[in-house]
Amino acid sequence: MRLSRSFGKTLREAPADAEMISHQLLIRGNFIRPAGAGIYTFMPFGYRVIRKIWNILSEEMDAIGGQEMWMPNLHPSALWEATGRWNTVDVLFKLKTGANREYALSATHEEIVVDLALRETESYRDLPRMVYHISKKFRNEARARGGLMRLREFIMKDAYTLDTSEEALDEYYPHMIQAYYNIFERCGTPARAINADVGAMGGKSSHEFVVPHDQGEDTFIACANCDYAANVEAAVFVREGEKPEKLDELVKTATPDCKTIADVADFIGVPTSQTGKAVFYWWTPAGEEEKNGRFIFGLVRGDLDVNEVKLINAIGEGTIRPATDAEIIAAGGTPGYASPIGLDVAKSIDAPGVFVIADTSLEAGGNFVVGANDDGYHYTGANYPRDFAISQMADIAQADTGHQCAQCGGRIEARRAIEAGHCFKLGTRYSKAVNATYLDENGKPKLIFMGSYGIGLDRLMATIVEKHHDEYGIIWPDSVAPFQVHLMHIGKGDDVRKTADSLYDTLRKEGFDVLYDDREASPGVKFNDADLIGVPWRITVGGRSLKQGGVEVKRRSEKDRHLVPVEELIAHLT
RNA sequence: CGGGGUGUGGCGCAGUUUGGUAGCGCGCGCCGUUCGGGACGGCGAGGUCAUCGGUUCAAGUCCGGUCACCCCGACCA
Repeated sequence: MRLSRSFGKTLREAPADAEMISHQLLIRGNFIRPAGAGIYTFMPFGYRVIRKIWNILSEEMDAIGGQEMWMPNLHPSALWEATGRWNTVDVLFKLKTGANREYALSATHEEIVVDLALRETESYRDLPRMVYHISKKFRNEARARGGLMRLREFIMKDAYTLDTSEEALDEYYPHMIQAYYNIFERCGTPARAINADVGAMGGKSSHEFVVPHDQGEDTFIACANCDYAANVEAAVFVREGEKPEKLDELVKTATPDCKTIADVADFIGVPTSQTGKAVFYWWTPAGEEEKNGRFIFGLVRGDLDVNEVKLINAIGEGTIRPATDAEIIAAGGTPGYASPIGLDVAKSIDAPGVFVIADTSLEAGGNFVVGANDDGYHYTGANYPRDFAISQMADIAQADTGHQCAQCGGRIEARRAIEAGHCFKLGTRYSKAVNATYLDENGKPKLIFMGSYGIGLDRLMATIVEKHHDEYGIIWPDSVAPFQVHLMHIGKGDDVRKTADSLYDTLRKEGFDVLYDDREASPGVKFNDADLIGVPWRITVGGRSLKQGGVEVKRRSEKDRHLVPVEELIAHLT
């Protein structure tokens, strides 16, 4: 590629609204251009990187028996209605055409795959299978952000497994995990697999691949001592603390103007871990309207916070939002001083009364200070189960830095990360919905076990830039670089130009991807563009080096420059 | 969806407070000089000031609506 003829130009300054480094450098380097919020064009350089990543993904998927295919992006509504997701996946872009034909733009492809599985799989002889494709996904994200980090239209590699049983799925799964490790390693963004929440994908369990990064959207927990790691939405930890030897008497105490846990603990003179924190939500079961939901009273030890995803998982499928003061009062609570003591506590989620869900931390401590359901008053010496009942005990508290690892007893810490990939054991979540079965050895129909495995190519490209850049620009790893060689001539002289021109031809004949800066620009401009674009090898043809008998060769990732005789150049690059 | 911010040549910005001929830097075109880390001089092209409406003799500037984009949060396959 001759730079003088390339479409688009590098920019000296990034648009002011680009905040992440990858966003700035990819725009400045002429890799991407915005078309709207969360919508980008991949310019020729950017598309080359995408193709490199694409090839790595294909190779790794093929290596574990994957079959690449290409699925549609326009999905008839019936397919999504069949799995029950037409109305529950709120980021779905929907289109209506004609009288009542409706479509969804592909947000993901479980619906297509399970429909295919239903049609193409007849007996156990047709299993297992692994198929994948790399294509566009459309999700109406409430808020696109960070350049390529969170998009409304993006490119995803998604693979799907079809197995005869949970055991068969479990057996294959590690191969996929290993392929993912290989992919991220090859792309220069080593990632680690952590336990994660399955979210709206449903299914049994999932692993997220995360690349630690301060501006990542994910928070995960990692043990400093052992290999335990999990998304904060799934992370378990030890509730340190003991029930007291002697239970204090329950005493109602005036606590004026103590609206927060810190206020109360300070006023009474106890650590926050000796208080109980009450939080209130309105829960709406999946597929129901909000009015059919119910009030949820959450209770955790005062030094901990509720993790809402864990809370939802403990209650059942559905959504929650913070309860209003009116709802708290209607449930018999006093906002700011609410208490489980004296409430008519529901026996279960279907039973009348107030549903109180308590974190297991309430059993790691006692003589708690809790609200008294009376404005300006708390109880001291509150103990479970002596003084109050609950509906359900569950793990609903958020793990955080300093907590104790459940696996080894060491200390865990919370870190930010970019979610680079996600593997789901879906089980029969989708096959059951459409009755996708196969006949087993005995001729009996059985449900197909599915898995789905995704990697966003655009996000991965941005992540690579986040991890591989310096103050001057991108430093592409060889594996995904848009070109292998950035050739340029600088200074005056016919011999300089001629040498560069012939090198361009020679290198291409030898099979190299070459970006040739053949512009009549000043050296500074050319060097700066080379640093910005970030091609791994830079070859400079100049009068000075020619006089010394060669051309200058430099790795983008290294400081040193080498004078290499023209005839030895190919050998030097390989 | 809640909070905050910004919309002025391709990019970065000033001008809005106090209404009165739309400016600067970069980039772009032509000519000349220059040529190993974003060179210099000269000439030049390019803007219904996001949009719609209102106030006014007069609106980039004041008032109202709308839209777009960015950041924080909520949500997130």
